Amino acid sequence: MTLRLYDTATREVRDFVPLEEGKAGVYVCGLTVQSEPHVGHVRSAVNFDVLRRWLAHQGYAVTFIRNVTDIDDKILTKSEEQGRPWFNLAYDMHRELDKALASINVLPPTYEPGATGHVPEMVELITTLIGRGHAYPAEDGSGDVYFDVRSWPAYGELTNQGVDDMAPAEDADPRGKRDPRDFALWKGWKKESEPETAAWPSPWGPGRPGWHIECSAMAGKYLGKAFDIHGGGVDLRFPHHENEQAQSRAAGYPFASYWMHNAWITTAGEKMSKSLGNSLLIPEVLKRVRGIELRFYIVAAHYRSHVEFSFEALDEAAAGFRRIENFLDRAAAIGIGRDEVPTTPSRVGGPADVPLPDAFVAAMDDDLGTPAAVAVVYDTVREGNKLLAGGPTAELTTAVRQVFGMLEVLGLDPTDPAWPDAGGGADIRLTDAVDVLVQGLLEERAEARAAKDWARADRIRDQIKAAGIEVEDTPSGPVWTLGEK
RNA sequence: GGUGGGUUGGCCGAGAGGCGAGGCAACGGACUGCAAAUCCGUGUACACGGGUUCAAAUCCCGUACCCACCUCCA
Repeated sequence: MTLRLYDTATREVRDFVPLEEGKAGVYVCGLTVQSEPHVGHVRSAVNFDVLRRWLAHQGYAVTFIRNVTDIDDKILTKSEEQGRPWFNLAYDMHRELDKALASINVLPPTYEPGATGHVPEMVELITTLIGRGHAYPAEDGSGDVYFDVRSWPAYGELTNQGVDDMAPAEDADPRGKRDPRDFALWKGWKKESEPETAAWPSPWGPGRPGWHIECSAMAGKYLGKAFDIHGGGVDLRFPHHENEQAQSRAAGYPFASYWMHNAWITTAGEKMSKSLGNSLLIPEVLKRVRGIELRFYIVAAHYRSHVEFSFEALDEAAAGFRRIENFLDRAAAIGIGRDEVPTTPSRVGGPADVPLPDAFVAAMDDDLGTPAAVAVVYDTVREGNKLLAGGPTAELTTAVRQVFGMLEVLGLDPTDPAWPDAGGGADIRLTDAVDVLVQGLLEERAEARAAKDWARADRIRDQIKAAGIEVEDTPSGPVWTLGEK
């Protein structure tokens, strides 16, 4: 069984064949750190996090690079509006992004390069392009450098477009361009309107990088001239990825073997950036559901499917995920918990200690079929729930191990300490304290029940419930859990 | 205008020629003092119109509606 991935460039599902056996190099376009991350931003990160975990689980040594764009027009515009330096805005938003990603258990990449730290690499690449006749400094003295689209016959190959069908670029004064479709590799510093801190020295005078060049330069630096997979949101297909590929290949680099693009999360039928609304920012969403539930909501849909976001659907997903957690909790209550189920030491994938169900593996190998994979998790949970009635058995242990193994691949293991709300030492002490108090009440209730004094038994249960704690009677005795938030 | 994608049951969301993915909700049953949880069961869903085929949600043709990208949006 081999991994198959949908390649945007060829518009078909293809076998994944790495350039180097046993290794996978992945580059994902991260965010432009210009505002707080919302649900849509985070989807891309989760989707590619699942890709990474699956590759690792299948035994690949994964080098995973996800960049941040920390200088661009919007950052400059917004920072000016907010009356603070652009680098402060970018840094603040970068930290917000880190926090948001941590809250949904997205692993930190192998490395996270930023554009501003890689100007020399970009200058070098631009110089190469000029030398090869694929780029030229603007003739209007603006200090801009453009990629010469007409000089690269393959231009448009990624998105299946002809140059003549495209609308001309508007991000620079067209007077300096040979063709209106040429795009900026380097942007000359505009003294009158841009801060001095937003300019770096170059052979063409002070300026800053064009958008696309950073990814070409950084992918080349950290993954090599050829690498396996390049990912990002669908909107980046054109122009960003088309331009990246054109630049890199025109410079003589083979670049990415596979292109993967995640679809949108929309609200009211439109992309989130259009519908705005603070309620979709990650901290707001996390007031309603836990991070793990938000992640489950994202993972339960295929990465190439549009998802129409709604809080109702989010609540449903959260309810569905608790069913999985309930199974794990009940198994733990009879002695089959996470500690008894050793899997990989790093929790970053790698082969599990128990073979995952064939159907799960097949689903994941089929272009990361997470919806089908989640269905297998539910099937296993249902079987496990049946087994649970028989007490601790080898079959039950296997089911628990498989569920943990599958959840880990999806980044959804509730016992993973990476979850910020998984509880540190203080939480555990608090839980122990509450346990003592609740156990006392449960003993009283047990006495009442033994005496068939149902009124008193229910009164005690209601009293506990008033504190936000649910009591369930199980074959092995009453179990208390914190109620839903 | 060019390019890419979508329309599935009360809801969410898979699938891509034949056997009803899965979840949420609902209803019935089992279990329970009652609940809860769990298990079992219950649905003639594939935008519309044609066609191909023994067989179409799935392939072909056409129509409608929706969305995205076309130079700094995940």
